[in-house]
Amino acid sequence: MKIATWNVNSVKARLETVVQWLKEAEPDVVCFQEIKSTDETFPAEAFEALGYNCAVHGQKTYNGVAILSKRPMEDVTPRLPGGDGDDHARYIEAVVPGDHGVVRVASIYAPNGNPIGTDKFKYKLAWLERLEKHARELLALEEPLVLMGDINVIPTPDDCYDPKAWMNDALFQPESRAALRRIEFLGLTDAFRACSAEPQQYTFWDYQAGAWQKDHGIRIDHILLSPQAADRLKTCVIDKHVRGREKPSDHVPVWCELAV
DNA sequence: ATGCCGACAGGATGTCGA
Repeated sequence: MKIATWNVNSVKARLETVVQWLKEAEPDVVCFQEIKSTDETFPAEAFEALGYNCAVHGQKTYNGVAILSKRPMEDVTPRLPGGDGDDHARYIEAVVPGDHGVVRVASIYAPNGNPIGTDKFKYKLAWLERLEKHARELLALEEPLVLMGDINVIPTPDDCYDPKAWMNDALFQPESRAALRRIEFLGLTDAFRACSAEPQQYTFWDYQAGAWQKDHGIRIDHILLSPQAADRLKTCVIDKHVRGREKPSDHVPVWCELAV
C-alpha cells in the first residue's frame, strides 16, 4: 500500500498540480494539509473521478486537512482529542482496509508556532502534547498506524540547510524538537530516517529569497509508524521534483510503501 | 534589520505561513 502526505497550500489553488501528481504517483491513500477550504467547497468530485473516497475536516481560509483513499474508509474522526475551544482544523483520522488487515492513518497539520515567546508558540507546544497523548492511546491498540503530515518541527541540524538560520524559529526550538522526540520515543519510527541517513533531505522550501533554487530547505513533513507498521515498511521517498513545477506548493509529497 | 513569495478575503491591504 502506497501512503502519501502533502501540505498542498490550498487545494483549490493547487487542484491542477495535485491532480497531475495523483495520476502519476497513484497513491492508495494520501493525506493533505492546509487545504484552506471548507468541507462544502472541497473539490471532492475531481478526486472521486480518479477513484478516491474523501474524508475532509476543513475550515474557511486557514488550515484544513483531508484523507483520500481508494478503498472506503471507516471510523473517520475529524479532530484531535482535548484542547477544548480549539477550533483549528488540524487533524483527521481514518481506518483504511488493506490486503492483510487494516491501517489507521492520520493527517496532521501541527501549528507553526512563530513567533517564539508568544501565545502561538505555547499553542504549538500544547498541541504537540495533545498529539503525544493521543499517539500513546493509539499505540495501545497495537495495530498498523501511520501518523503523517506537516508536523512543523525540524528534527535535527541535518534536516535543514543552515541550523544557525533557524535558531530563533519555532520549528527548530529545543522545546519543539523535544516534543517531537517524546512522540517518537513512544515507539514510533520516522519512516524517512528508517530508509535513509542522507543529510539535507528536505520537504519544504520557502517561496521567498530563491530558497528552492539555492536548495535552502527544511524537513518538516514526517511519516511516523507504529511498530506494526514499521515492520511492514518497504520504502519511503520525498517527491522533491514536484517543487520545481509550475505553481508549486512550498511543500512536496512524502510517501511510503507498506506491505499491508 | 527587514523583506523577499503566495493564498485568502474582499475589493485595499492586513493576516498568516515557515
